[in-house]
Amino acid sequence: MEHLKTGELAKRAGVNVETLRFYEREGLIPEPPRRVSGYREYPAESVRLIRFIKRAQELGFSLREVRELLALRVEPGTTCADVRHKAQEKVSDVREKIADLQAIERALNSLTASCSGEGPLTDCPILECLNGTTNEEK
Amino acid sequence: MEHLKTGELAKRAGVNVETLRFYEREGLIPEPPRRVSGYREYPAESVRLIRFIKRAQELGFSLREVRELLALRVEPGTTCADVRHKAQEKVSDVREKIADLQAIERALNSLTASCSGEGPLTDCPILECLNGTTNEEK
DNA sequence: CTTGACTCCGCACTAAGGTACGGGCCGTAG
DNA sequence: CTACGGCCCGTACCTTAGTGCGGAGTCAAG
Repeated sequence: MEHLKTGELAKRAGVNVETLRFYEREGLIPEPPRRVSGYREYPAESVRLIRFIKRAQELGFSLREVRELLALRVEPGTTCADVRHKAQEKVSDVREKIADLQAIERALNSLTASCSGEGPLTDCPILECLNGTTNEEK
Repeated sequence: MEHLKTGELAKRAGVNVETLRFYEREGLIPEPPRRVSGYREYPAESVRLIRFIKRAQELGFSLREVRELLALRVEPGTTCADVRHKAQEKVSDVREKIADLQAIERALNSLTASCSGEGPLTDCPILECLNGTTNEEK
């Protein structure tokens, strides 16, 4: 089978048919040739392309970034180092998110630690802290 | 000053006026009494309420979750342990996100490690890996 | 009394990443 | 040849957390 219809490509790549149309509109995948009837005829390697997109997404790249990644492949004179650079940028991105979440985790932990779980709601240290009762109270 | 107009409350709480209307629509803050003219008259403690919402958001609670938190405060028979429970749920939530991001970081790191940054694009191990060249190629 | 700032309301729009729908062709198995 | 599934298209809708806008009414200072 040399060319695929939308449904076939969608099934093989594990995405929704609408998603393919969406990616096409967003410029992530090229417009495929059409039959006279208007039916899209995707080359077999499109499966790869869609999976590439999905994998990149799993690695935390947004569709915008995926588009840039794909553009790199086509841009003449692009080097391996360019791609590497994008990946490294994404690493520091991810590290930042991790650090933010860790700060949140620490804050939540100290909150739950301050609360024995006993006593009525009115004395709950968590709500008090969220309310800012500790520092204000004009 | 016993009661605040929207603009005053917004300024004191550090949010946009529109955000107050939005929170009201979403049931996060109660509908305040109105003047004859229709102007809202917020009690002074509304500032606290808005700040509560903002702090909870900073701790990773979605507005939906904040609403639940606020509902707890009103629900009769709610205990401190209930609040504590919500906070702990959020902690495991956050931990899960951290773990996911760490997995992504590891994957990206092994990808960049595999790429010297030299050589032409066609041989880039990162793109190859994303493309799945390593396992398929039927 | 007028003017300018503030408030009211509903509605539209943003970003991201799709999903769903309805009407109308197409293509092929029976 | 006809029926049914697949495909076409544009468009609307979803979630989250708001922001923006325009027209009309209001408040307070000068």
